Amino acid sequence: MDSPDVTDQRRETGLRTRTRLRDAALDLLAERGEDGVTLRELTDAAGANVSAVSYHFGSLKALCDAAIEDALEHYLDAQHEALSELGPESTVEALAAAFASPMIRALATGGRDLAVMRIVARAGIDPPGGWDRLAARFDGVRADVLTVLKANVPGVKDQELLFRTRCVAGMMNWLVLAPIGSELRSKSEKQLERLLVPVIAGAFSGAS
Amino acid sequence: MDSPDVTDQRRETGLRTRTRLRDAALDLLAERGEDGVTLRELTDAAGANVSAVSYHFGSLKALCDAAIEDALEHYLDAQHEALSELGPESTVEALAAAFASPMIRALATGGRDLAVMRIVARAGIDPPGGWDRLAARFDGVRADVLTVLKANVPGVKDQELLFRTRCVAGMMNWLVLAPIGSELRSKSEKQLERLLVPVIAGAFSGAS
DNA sequence: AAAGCGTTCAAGCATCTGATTGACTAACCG
DNA sequence: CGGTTAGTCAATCAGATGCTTGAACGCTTT
Repeated sequence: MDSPDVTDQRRETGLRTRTRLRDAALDLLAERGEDGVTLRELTDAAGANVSAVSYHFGSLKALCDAAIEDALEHYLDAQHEALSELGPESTVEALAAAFASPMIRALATGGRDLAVMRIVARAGIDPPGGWDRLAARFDGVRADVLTVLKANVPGVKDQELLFRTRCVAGMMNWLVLAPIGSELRSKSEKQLERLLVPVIAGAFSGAS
Repeated sequence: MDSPDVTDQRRETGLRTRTRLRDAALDLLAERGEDGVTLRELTDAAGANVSAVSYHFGSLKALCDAAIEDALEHYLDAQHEALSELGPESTVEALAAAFASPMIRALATGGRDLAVMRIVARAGIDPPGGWDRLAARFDGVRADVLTVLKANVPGVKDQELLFRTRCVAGMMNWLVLAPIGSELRSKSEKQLERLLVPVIAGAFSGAS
């Protein structure tokens, strides 16, 4: 049996390239999407040999799937946490701010957080392999939103409120993916919130 | 000099394959995006030889560019026409209905109209070559929307209203591209309008 | 009939794709 | 020291990619 406590220098360097590969995959996936990631470009960006991908992940697709799944999980955690700090009797504006907070933070922070956000957005268009397991979690988030929405937007059927939630999520994804996202990156979190919350809350509530 | 009135059967069959290639490109571009279109798949779908693309369009990219430009122009015409029937003192709901009408019609009609719509949506994420010429027309459409919006949503800066317009456009593009679009296709124009207009109008107006 | 022309076609090209192989290094262990 | 193992690497593979070529086809014109 292995003794993982002992620092085996060989395994340590292996883990390092493994991480570099995963990070490079994250960046490339965010920029070009799953079909746009090539083995050479990935390994060049990671400073690794082509065969390192097969060695550490089995295949390029397996690496991409793992990176995408990590990104989705990471985003779901952030959004669930933001929503869970919300009481069931919050205002629609507070709901909008919470719902958008992971995206706003990603835009303001940039770097790998933004890459994660863009991967999430792309996954909304092209559902990756093994989507079923994560779809349930997305449904859960939408259910959390619905709870607050039902108390604040009366006279609208649940099904329609759920549709509005998906519309809002799609709008946020779009802002991250489209060229306008580059313009938004130069703004602070406060500015982004002031800009986005009225639109999102308005979409949730329906026409004034 | 040629006499174009005379039906030269050779040129006629040539035009047919040219059209078939363009239509096949439209369908494939809508489904897979520009990078997902391969020469063999395209020519197989069109029932043509690979070299037909080079002969008629110069290159695969040129064919895709032409098809995308056609789609964008077609969509801009439809949207501009819908907006021009709007008086400058219309309600936000009427503006929302007009703004979304090309998309709603495409969803209800399906077929090539929907393909055009999806190509437009993809172009919003990955601007195609020669985008500059068309960007001005999109700015024009947004200016039309702004005119109506300024009269109905007081106390909000033009810059912010323009941002909301881009948010709404992005949301619509998303709905067409994401898997939820398949669900929407089973609905009638009336149903789609009833579902979409409140969300769009709400996003335009801001939080209730 | 014969030459001209627009179009189509199978075959082939260079390049890039993801993946595999076997040799090689270096760290670990007895 | 010798044997084992984890990891890296250059070389190579088969397949797919976009594109070109030269020949052939069939209609049009003279």
